[in-house]
Amino acid sequence: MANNETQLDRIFAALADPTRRAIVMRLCDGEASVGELANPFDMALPSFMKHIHVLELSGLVQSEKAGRVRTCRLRPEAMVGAEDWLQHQRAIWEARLDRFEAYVMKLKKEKGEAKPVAPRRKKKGPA
Amino acid sequence: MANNETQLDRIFAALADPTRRAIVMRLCDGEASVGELANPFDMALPSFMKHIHVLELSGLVQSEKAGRVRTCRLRPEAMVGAEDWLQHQRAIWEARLDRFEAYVMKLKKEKGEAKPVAPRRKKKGPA
DNA sequence: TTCATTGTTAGCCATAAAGCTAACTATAGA
DNA sequence: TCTATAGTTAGCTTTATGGCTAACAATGAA
Repeated sequence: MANNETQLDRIFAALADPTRRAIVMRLCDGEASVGELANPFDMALPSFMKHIHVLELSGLVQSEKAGRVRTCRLRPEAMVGAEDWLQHQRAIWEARLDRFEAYVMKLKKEKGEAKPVAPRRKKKGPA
Repeated sequence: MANNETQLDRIFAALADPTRRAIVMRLCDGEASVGELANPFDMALPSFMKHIHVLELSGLVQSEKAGRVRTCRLRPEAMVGAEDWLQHQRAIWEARLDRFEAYVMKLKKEKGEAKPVAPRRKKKGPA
């Protein structure tokens, strides 16, 4: 998957726009037509459609047309890529921090005093 | 913070670029100078500096200059914003999914069998 | 058949993003 | 002091993004 990275690019880029995040949030409540989605936004339809298209390219949204109505729905699996990337980085960071803390502890024990390091982020397991 | 949304924009936008994600990954291993960071990339320094700047604006990276060396380090707290947004959306999605499943279960129980066509649009209660 | 609804296509514009070179500043070291 | 190192600033190009209008399907309803 040489394009895997590219896909991450697209997902993060898609989420970098507030209009598109709002669309994603709306779609969390269930599928909707383009018109329903566009309604709350003060934006010409063609402009709005571009956002839908960006979301589809990123894989975050899927749509299909029945009659003259195009219905969109979320593909939350696509978000997992981004989520995983972030969690992975945090894991690496925290591992490093642990090593560093251990090192400081060792110094403490050896020398008798040392300043605590950086604030840890509480782990919020998906459980 | 009216700019909270804007900050999310910046974080996702910052992470939408593979060079910048690579920088973040590198910084997970510990702080580094601009030169060290730039080394692996086949890119003119001024171009590279722009990426650093984008990362700083997003809050993901912090840097300070000592002598002629600018040292960069990660501010992983900044990533939390993005992580939380994603997890929140997934939570909402999953809650909805649960409701839908419960609804299907109810139908199943009541009717003996049912093939509900599409997930419902938001309406009060699973009527 | 006619008409309103719902998207879609095409094309335009302004701004931002991502890259470059060239020239400059500021320090560290010889 | 002179020179090499490490960034920085300025200014340019190309391409992408996000918005618009106008005109065109295509479908469902009257």
